[in-house]
Amino acid sequence: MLYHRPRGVNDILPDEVGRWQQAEATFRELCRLYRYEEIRTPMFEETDLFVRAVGKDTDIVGKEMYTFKDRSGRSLTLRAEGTAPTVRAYLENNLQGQDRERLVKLYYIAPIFRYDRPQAGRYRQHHQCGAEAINSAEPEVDAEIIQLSMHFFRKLGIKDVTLLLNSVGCPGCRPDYVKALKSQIAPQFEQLCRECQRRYETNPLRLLDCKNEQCRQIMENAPVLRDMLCPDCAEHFAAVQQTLDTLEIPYTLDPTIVRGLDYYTKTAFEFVAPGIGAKDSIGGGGRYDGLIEQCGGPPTPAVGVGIGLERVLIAQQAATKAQPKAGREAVFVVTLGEEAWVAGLKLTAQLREAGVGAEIDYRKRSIRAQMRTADGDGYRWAVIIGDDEAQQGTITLREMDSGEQETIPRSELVSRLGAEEEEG
RNA sequence: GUGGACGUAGCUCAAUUGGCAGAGCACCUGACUGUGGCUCAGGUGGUUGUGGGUUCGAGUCCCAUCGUCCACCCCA
Repeated sequence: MLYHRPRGVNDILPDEVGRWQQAEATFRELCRLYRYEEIRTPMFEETDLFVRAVGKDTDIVGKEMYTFKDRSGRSLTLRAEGTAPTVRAYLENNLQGQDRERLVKLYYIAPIFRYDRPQAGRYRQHHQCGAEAINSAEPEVDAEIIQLSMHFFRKLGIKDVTLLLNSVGCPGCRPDYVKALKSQIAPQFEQLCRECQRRYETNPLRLLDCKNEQCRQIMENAPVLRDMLCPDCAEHFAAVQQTLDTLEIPYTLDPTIVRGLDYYTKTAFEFVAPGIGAKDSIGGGGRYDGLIEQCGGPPTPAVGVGIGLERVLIAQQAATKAQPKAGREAVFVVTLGEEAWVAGLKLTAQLREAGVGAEIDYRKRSIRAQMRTADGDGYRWAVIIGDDEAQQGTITLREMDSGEQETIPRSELVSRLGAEEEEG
């Protein structure tokens, strides 16, 4: 073999593309119901957009971006994340419009690129469907984003999705917490793993979700951010929980959910599902009240979610045992001999024009072989044209499942099948 | 980025101390000369991931490389 696909990227093959289309269609339909509008942003952006939005000291920016220079020397980066491009497009195209108070609701389905060591459910190109609700500080909007996500999982038959919920505070109260956290940990600094010693300086919040056993023991005594929120953040967090209660969406409070992107404020959440493997997170998101201002826009609160399609499909496969076989459809035109072949070609064309899927055996094999194909490839009907039919201007229409067949005038076929497709 | 397991037919897997690359399923053809599914018979299919090395001889041993998977890490 001459060429290989690059490491960590996948071909989505014909026999699995149906599941993708179904998941995408489900997300689109839900976004229509929740009144989110689709936006499509470019596959790459100025590198600085991601650096500023996601944060210099995050893993995504530090070591996972696909960054390159184009021929004019500009630094560009393949979409590393969905929110920053959406926010950029929202600002650049003035999607806010004249009504300064309007809630702008956007969604996207797009590939994401991150250079990481591949594993099952972790790829260098993966796909996310995401939703962003821009220009509302209301806690009920946080809940709507979560509600939309849970609705999506439910529609796909993924049960046992757990919603992990936390609040990471705001620029007002988080520094106080970080200060308290650092002073609490300081005496045991030497006992932290090397990575955590680095985090202590660059991104102390991430100390909370280190998996190292010794670090975890030290962290057990750490103050809980949830308890140190400023009145505004505390009130917001309580209201989010209350709205979730009202909507009967169960959740688990988890102080270790801090998210790996720096722009999050207040609400942070993650969805986990069984059956994915080591990492069972199928989606996550939160509020980012500071990001839009940071990107050069007016102060604008917002909240959003990103859902990993690859992982959703894995979870769906784990949750649903047997996947339903695709129903039979379309027509296979079986011809015998030269005269029949010409008639078959014409009929095939007519069927397609009439909106009925049709295929013909260009190899002109034996009737047996053609019938085997009609059966094996899942055709609903075989249209058989042999010597008799060719001479009489008829065809024999056979329904594969029932085995029932009748010979009818050729001219009746299209209207006959067109009608049956409608009801089928 | 760290540590480990594994790459043989379309799929799932065999192949003794280094000695003729195989089976099941799938696919194709025929039995059935105008009818699919069942049965039977026959058949196609491989540069053993790739490139080197050792050897009379390598799927097997050695080195490199690419890829997949697992545990870290990280994230969706």
